[in-house]
Amino acid sequence: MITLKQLRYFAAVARQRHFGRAAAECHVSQPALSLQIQELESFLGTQLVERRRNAVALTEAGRDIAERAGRILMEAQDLVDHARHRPSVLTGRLELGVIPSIAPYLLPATLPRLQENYPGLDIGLRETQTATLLGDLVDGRLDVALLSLPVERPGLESLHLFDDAFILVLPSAPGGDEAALTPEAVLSGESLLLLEEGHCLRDQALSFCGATSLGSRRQYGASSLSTIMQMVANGFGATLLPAMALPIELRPDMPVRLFRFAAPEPSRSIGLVWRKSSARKSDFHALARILAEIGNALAEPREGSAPIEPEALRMPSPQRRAS
Amino acid sequence: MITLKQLRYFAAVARQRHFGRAAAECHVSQPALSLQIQELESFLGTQLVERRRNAVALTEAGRDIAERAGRILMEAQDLVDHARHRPSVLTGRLELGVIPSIAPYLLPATLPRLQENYPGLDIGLRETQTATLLGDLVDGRLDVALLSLPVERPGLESLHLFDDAFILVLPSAPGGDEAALTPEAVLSGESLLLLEEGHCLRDQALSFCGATSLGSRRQYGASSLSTIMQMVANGFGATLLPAMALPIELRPDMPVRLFRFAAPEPSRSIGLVWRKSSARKSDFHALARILAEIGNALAEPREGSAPIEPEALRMPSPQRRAS
DNA sequence: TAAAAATACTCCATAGGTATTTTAT
DNA sequence: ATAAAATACCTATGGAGTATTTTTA
Repeated sequence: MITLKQLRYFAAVARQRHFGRAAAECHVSQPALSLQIQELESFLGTQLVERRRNAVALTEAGRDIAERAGRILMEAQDLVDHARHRPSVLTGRLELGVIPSIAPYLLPATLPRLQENYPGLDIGLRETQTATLLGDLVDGRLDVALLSLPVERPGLESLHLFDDAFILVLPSAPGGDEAALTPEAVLSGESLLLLEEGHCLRDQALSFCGATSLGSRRQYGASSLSTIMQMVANGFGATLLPAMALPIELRPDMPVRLFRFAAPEPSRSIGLVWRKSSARKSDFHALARILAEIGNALAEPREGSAPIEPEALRMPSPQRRAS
Repeated sequence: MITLKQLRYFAAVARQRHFGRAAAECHVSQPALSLQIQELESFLGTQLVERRRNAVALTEAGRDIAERAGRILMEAQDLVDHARHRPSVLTGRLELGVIPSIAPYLLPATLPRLQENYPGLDIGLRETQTATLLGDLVDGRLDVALLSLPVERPGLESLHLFDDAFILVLPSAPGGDEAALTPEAVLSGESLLLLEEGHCLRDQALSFCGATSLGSRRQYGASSLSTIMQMVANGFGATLLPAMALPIELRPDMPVRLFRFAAPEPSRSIGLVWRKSSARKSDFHALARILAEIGNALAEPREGSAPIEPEALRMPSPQRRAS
């Protein structure tokens, strides 16, 4: 079979019309080049150059082949150039999966930042529950997923970004009557409003409360935290809200009381997950940097960053099992 | 630098999505292929494939490179195919030079035959005197020349095609008075009508006659045999006409007498000349076959093939020096 | 444990170098 | 005689093979 080297040498001969000069151009000795040309001619079964006294002339076949060789060599060079100058970090299509209890709170601030910092990035978004995301990940339909850790699944590896504390949200009874729904009552599992089955947030909340049977609370399964917050505000029960959701879900004048737990504060761990075999780990770390920065600002609000500063809950935190 | 082999192996991996199968497709061992892929990746500075449990997936760069590699490999295959299936004999452009005392007699029958037998042949014609033809030949402006041999010039080689006898043409004096211009008188150099300077035919005729000085005969130098024949027919003198010109130059009822010489008959040798270094010798031999066939038919006319059968000249032939 | 790719190593083909010969003018 | 390409011959690189290890699910 022919080789690119033969084509390179022959192209040089076609340019120089002289074996010696062509060899010099290729930085090899004249016999080395001569031999490759002979081999090319022999393989092609055609004489390509006419050896004359002071120069070589291309045969008709030689002209044709030289032209084709030039094209091929140019395309090979293009291939190398494109491979080498391919911008290495966060460019091209990136399929990103996000769970529903993160997407609406983290992405609005993240996506513009990504577009700004990585104009070559083309993000494909998929918002669905953890189990689906992980399946898509191992099957290659997703490149990376943003969800709540831990994730233990063969072939995947994850990176912790930040912790997102759970805030206890109670309805504020009219007239200051707070006896009806105390933090203690909520944490025993009564009147806790949760997302529907399949959301990791639901499982995490139940774990905090040490509840084992769901019983009558199944009826409260909602499909979004917005709905749950509306229900809390209307006195249907309490909920555990991720801190990152507060700035968006806590509407002005919403009649609720917020409680942070005493340390060790219960929280969920937000992280990125990808295939161990992925070739884009540097991309994911660049993405992680931005997500962590934005996430930290959202999840651990300082003075003035949250509309209402929650009271501290006096009782001990439940065992932390969701981080 | 990258090699076609690397591209071939990588293209196989892209097709098979499996190193082992790709190696089998390439008829090499898996480590051999693995190594070439690694080398390609290393040279390109990019990971091309994502090694997974049961298959390999192309990275974004890998998809791009695989596509380019496929194109390059296809073009390389095209190059080989074109070189190998290039019709080997008498195709493409052929620059042919012919001297003026051959062209009008041999080409009218030859060119149609060539077009018929070699439809892929594209002939470029140049009609000029021997010296010019040979210069163009060594400079590469001509591929082959049809002329009168011998040609002794470094770098050129020639092939004899056929002999073209010289016919003595005398005016037929009105009333059968043939004394005025006898063959003997003509051959002593008197009243011989010749082509102008530079035509080999002129020199050959003079050689036959043993003439050394041109003297007053210079005034008769003509630029075509047609002109000379008209002059002979009008009694201005005699000439030596190549036999191949007879069918065309001897118009009906032309008042001339024809004499063939006794053996050894004087003649010119018609042949092909080309560069020793030319790569198209098989072409030239194919061309020679056709030219010799047509030339023999023209130059050695049998019964009925010439309008007038020439008489035999009784006197001995002059020394043959032009063949 | 099993499947797949990577590594270790050995060997041989081949590309390349230097010196020399051949060829053509 | 000279210039250029071809050939001879040697060396060293590299590509390929087998056997083995590593990796990962």
